[in-house]
Amino acid sequence: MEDAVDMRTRNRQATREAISTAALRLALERGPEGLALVRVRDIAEAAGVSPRTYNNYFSSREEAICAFQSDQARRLGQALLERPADEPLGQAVTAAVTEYYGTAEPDRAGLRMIMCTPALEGEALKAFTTAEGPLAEAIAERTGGDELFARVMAAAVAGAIRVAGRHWIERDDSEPFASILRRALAHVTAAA
Amino acid sequence: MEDAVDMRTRNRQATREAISTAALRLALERGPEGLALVRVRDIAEAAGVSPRTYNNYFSSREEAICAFQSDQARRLGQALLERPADEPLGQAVTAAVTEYYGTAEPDRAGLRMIMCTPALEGEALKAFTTAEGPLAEAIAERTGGDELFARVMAAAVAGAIRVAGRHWIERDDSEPFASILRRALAHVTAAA
DNA sequence: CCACAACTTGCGCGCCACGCACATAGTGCG
DNA sequence: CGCACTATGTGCGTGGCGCGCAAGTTGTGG
Repeated sequence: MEDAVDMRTRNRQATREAISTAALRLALERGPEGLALVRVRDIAEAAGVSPRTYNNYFSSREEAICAFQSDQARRLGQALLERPADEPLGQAVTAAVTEYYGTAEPDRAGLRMIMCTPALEGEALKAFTTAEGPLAEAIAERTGGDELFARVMAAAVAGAIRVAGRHWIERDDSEPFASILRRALAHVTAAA
Repeated sequence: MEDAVDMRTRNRQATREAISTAALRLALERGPEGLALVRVRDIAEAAGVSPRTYNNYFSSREEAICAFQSDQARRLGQALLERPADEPLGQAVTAAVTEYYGTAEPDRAGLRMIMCTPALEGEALKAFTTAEGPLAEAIAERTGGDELFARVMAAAVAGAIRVAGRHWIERDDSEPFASILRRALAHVTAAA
């Protein structure tokens, strides 16, 4: 049989990831202070592409740096959508979330970078908000037609994940991220 | 007694507002499509200052355009903080919010501009998030020391306001914004 | 009245996003 | 297999932007 995906798209995803990981790595090296020193040509060079190509994938350094977070949020939304439809909302949300963060802790340095660097704040919020669309869809499937309620809940869940992340990187105690996340989610799913 | 505020800061606030108002007005004229055509020099000229001065107040066009929304969020947070401490949380939130949006409807065109223009998405989210800090503080005052809960609730409330705004600008039925907002808030304050 | 501080402005530099045109490589069809 | 076709990488040029720097200007306080 032919490849699951053709070579074009495989290469495309590969370069995209190469660029974003290079961008994040460089940002971490320079630190939040010296983020302005992460030049586009550095990212491109580190990813092995031309600066012009970098710009075909991302239209700003911030976007490239936060791409991983954004993709993760997108996958989280998908995961919730693929849960059995008869599962109660709170359970489904917790399960879908734990599926990601339960097994492996997120990258602490990376998360701290994108959440504590003012220049990245906008992109970081965009990334976390990415999950709201699918989330709202999945919630609407379970609770019926109240669109407003679904969106409010989706925003609350996404906000809870974001706040949990912030707490996790601020406190240095060893409470695992999944634990904080569960507590945060419990506060919002109580309304469901 | 001396002036409540000295001339320096009065002028400063005046120019800041002149710039942001001019920026929003121009953005509305050009429309979401032609936002790229709103050049810095246009904003500066419309505000009666030099381009360099514009840049002393805002470090991007997006920031200038969304400044009003951002300021409003800041004031909302303050309003909640100044509510009587013995008022129940849900009531206080609703009251503080109604104090703003109950009397006068927000500017529909302006809100639609900053919420439906992709290039402004990041700044818009930053603006709405601005209220979370004061909100969390006010909530923590009422519910005791659970920092995580306070922040989660604050994010949920801010998210509810944002979602309500989105609903309001999407539907053209004549349900007033305050009404939608109350319904949205009811869904999250139920958890309090 | 005067020294000081805050603010504005012009200038210049480096960087960046992006349109355009061309080269190259993967793909599908006869 | 060979040949059009299309998607993608890249170089170049352009317009614009953010900001540091160094005057010039205008409140402010002693």
